[in-house]
Amino acid sequence: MVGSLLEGKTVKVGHDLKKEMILLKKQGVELAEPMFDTMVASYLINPVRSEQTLEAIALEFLGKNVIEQLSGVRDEKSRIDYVCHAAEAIFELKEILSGRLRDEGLEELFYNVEMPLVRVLSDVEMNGVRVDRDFLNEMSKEVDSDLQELMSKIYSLAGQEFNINSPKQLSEVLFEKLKLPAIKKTKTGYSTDVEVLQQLSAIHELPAEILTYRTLSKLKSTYIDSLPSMINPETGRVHTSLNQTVTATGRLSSSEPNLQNIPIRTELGRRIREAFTAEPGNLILSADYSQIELRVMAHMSEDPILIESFKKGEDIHARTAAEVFGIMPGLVTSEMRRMAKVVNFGIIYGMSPFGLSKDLGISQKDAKRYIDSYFEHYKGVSSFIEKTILEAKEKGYVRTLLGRKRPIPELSGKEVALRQFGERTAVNTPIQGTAADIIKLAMINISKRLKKEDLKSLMILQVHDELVFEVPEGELEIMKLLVCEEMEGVMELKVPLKVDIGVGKNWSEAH
DNA sequence: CACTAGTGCAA
DNA sequence: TATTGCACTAGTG
Repeated sequence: MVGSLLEGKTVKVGHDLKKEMILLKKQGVELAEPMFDTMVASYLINPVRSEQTLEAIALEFLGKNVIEQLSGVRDEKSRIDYVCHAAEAIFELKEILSGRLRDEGLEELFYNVEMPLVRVLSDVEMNGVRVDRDFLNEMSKEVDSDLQELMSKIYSLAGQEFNINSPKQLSEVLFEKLKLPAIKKTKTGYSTDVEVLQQLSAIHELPAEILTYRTLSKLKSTYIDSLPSMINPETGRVHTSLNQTVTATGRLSSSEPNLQNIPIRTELGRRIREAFTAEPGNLILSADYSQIELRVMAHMSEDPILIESFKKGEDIHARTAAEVFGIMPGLVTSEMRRMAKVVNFGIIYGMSPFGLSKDLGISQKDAKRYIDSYFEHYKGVSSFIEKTILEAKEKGYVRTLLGRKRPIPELSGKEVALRQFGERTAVNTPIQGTAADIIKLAMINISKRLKKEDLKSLMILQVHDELVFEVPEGELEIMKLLVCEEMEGVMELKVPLKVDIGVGKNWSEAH
């Protein structure tokens, strides 16, 4: 099966191995232990990506030739054999690596969270998610006719035919032929990104049409047309890879296909989610943590207003608006709430007045006033940020609540921009990473309960603060309770963790 | 086929 | 001059 895929291409060992495993499982074969070991072993190389030294040790021990030889192994069986031998070799590293884990204070995180999670993720990947091929194919036709129409309109506005998908050709049309003002530069020429095109829309018809074209063509090529081709013929489902050792903060990443960036914001985007369906007799259950990063920040900063606000179950963005604008909560308009929401996110990312002003379309001066006002009211957050940066500079790293460690070498550099980047990283990582710790632990606990209570429900996706399940109708009520209980009760913070649950025939309805 | 640049989707 | 990702197309070698 795999052999034919390999001719003249780079082998993706993990991915092709997984196809084998899915097939074997379908056939009722117990998964060969060496295969599972391979996954564990590959994880042992690099349990936490920030631990660069672990990677260095593994590379030194195994040498680069492992990777090189793997890509040279064409035959399916010998490739699996080879990987298994590699796994053995990797296990010899265990002693060195466990010493490192101990020295870095990462043992608990590794053995209680990351290792148990390996099996959970493997299950989620194997379960896969059902995708409605016919539905997407139908949508593809519709979008295609819209695109055709847009295309001829664009050509006539431009006075010529060209490849709209080529930023290079597009910038020739916009900035040379039509002589529109160039607003922003890239490394290689003038930018044609959404921000530029929006501004140009005010003076010419063409840019707005391009924007619509871009949106449609993006959704069509990345999701509508590509997802059906990712459906595994053996299972009729899509099996993503949930990568455990990729991100710097401890989040998972998803690839082949990436199911963590399925659209939701636009109308058409939401329709794409309708293609993620449950088998007849089943339902999709989606459970997401409400404002988990702000709650984590409340916990870590111990800010009294944030804590009180979450304890009372207030609308957190509305409360921020009331604080920042200095008005009674009852007088907060939806526009003010929207701005406060942007401010709240900005705080977590370490946004500057410049960035905030750009995002809200206000002056930098006003943006600075909002930020100052925020820190004036949320003194705990302000001192948390200062303290975190200071400590990161002293130690050279930051940690999440469960001890996950990220070195921040940028902080000791001499370039100002780089150092500032390090400061934002120092603040953001403990927050984003703690949220990741929390949901990982919840996944493990839910998985245990599913097994213990012999439930047929399947965990099928994780999207950073959301877990998605496929649930037999008869298990719906018990699952709602179970998932909520495990996610909210996974650990005790200074503020409650809140989970919102939705149910539907598909992923869109479940939101 | 492998790689980079520009762009844009998600939390 | 906002955090973390993945992947598409065009273009080059």
